[in-house]
Amino acid sequence: MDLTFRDLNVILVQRELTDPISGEKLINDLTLAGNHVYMDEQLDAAARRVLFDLTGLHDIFLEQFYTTGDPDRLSKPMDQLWLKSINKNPSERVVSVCYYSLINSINITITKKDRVVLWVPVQDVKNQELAFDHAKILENALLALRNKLKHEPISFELLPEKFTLSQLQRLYEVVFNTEYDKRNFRKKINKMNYIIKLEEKQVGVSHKPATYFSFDRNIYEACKSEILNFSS
Amino acid sequence: MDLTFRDLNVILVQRELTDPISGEKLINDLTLAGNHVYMDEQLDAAARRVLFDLTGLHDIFLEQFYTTGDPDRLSKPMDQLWLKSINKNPSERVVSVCYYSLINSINITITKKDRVVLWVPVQDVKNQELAFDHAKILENALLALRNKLKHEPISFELLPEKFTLSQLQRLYEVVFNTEYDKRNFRKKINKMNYIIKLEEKQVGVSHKPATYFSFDRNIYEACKSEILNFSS
DNA sequence: ATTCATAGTGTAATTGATACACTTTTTTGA
DNA sequence: TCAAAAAAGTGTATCAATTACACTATGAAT
Repeated sequence: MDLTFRDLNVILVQRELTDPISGEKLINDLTLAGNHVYMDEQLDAAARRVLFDLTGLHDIFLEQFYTTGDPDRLSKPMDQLWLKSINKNPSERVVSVCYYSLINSINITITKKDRVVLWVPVQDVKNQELAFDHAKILENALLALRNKLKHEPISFELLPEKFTLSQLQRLYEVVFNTEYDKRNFRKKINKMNYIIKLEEKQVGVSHKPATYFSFDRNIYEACKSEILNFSS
Repeated sequence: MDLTFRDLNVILVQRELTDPISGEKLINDLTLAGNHVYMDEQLDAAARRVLFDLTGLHDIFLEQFYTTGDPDRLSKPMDQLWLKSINKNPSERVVSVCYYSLINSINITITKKDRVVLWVPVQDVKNQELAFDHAKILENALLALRNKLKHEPISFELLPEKFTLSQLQRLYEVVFNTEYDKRNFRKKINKMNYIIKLEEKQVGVSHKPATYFSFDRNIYEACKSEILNFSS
């Protein structure tokens, strides 16, 4: 199997409310994944727990990027209706500490007992479909992700252990919503000595097989601390 | 008066506790400025309020950079002692949404009725002098500030309306803790068409007077949105 | 054997980054 | 009034990085 990177998706959870009498759909939209932080739980740990409940994955790249706590962020009529329907106090103040994570959808079954969970390509997400202030949170997440990716090679979280340069390029093109020249892109990658060319090549593809590369975390950490020690 | 930029300082609040019986100083250290968020108050608004109470200033540049909520961030013995002394429940969970602000210390009198407030050069802050997890917060603030300053000219918040290129250079040197070549620095500044050369020069200085420059926010906003529209 | 699909490669031109030293202007005080 | 002090202001040559651009190589499928 040779799954290439295709799209940047976000995990969204369906929020549905049906009028028990008329059977009319009162609410049918989407939210980002989230949950309350337990007493005595670190904020990062809560984010990891949410992610684990959804994907079954541990030890995932996770980055806090934004905290939202506007007193009327839950005040849209639909959000109020929803909060009442799940027996929350609709006037309670909610502060959300937001994290993004990068996960490779290969091999993952997203699971949530009582709710429908979807992968949605970020460019297909309609703002008005998102509950609460989640559209704004998603926008901030993308900005933070792009900014991070400019300076650190976190993109490897989204790729398999062995990847081709075309896959890597495609990833950057999707995240930054642009196109790069193949030769110039490869020149840049060539300068990164933590990207290791392997002996192995693709097999079973109906065209010239690409060479696999891998990311060497040790080399990266080493040259990262060099930068910190000298040039900053 | 011609105050040039000299140092990057942080406002710290003294935390002092004296044993009422023995007169012994039990606590004598420093904290970052902060306060609880009121019910019904936006997070940004709370940060602005803290800043206003300290400095009397409105409409100040402010940027959220980090939220800390580790359950045992207040658990050092001295912090526990302090919390009891001010009648807080020492085992209560406290989440801090952290902001940094850039203010020009000129014309500012920092005021706080019952506490001593100090400007301290950031490089002089000893980590062990800071209460709670404030040393880590300060460290994160500096990282976030440098990162922001690489991409956006927020440095103007720290300069007077009219500033000289030497002042601007000094500011960058202090924030990034490095030195730049004068000619190369000026070449870079020259390319920024939102930095306007004025007719005015310094007066009363005992050397060749420097030309004043100013920052044109409109031109900056215009070219910023051009970048967003085309090249990203 | 041909077609299709994607991998993989080099060079020239332009732009940006760096290293580097002297002259200019004003005040101050001998 | 002249010399010294202090900081402003300026140009060029080298090297590194970025961009634009088009063809050949390989393997599978037919």
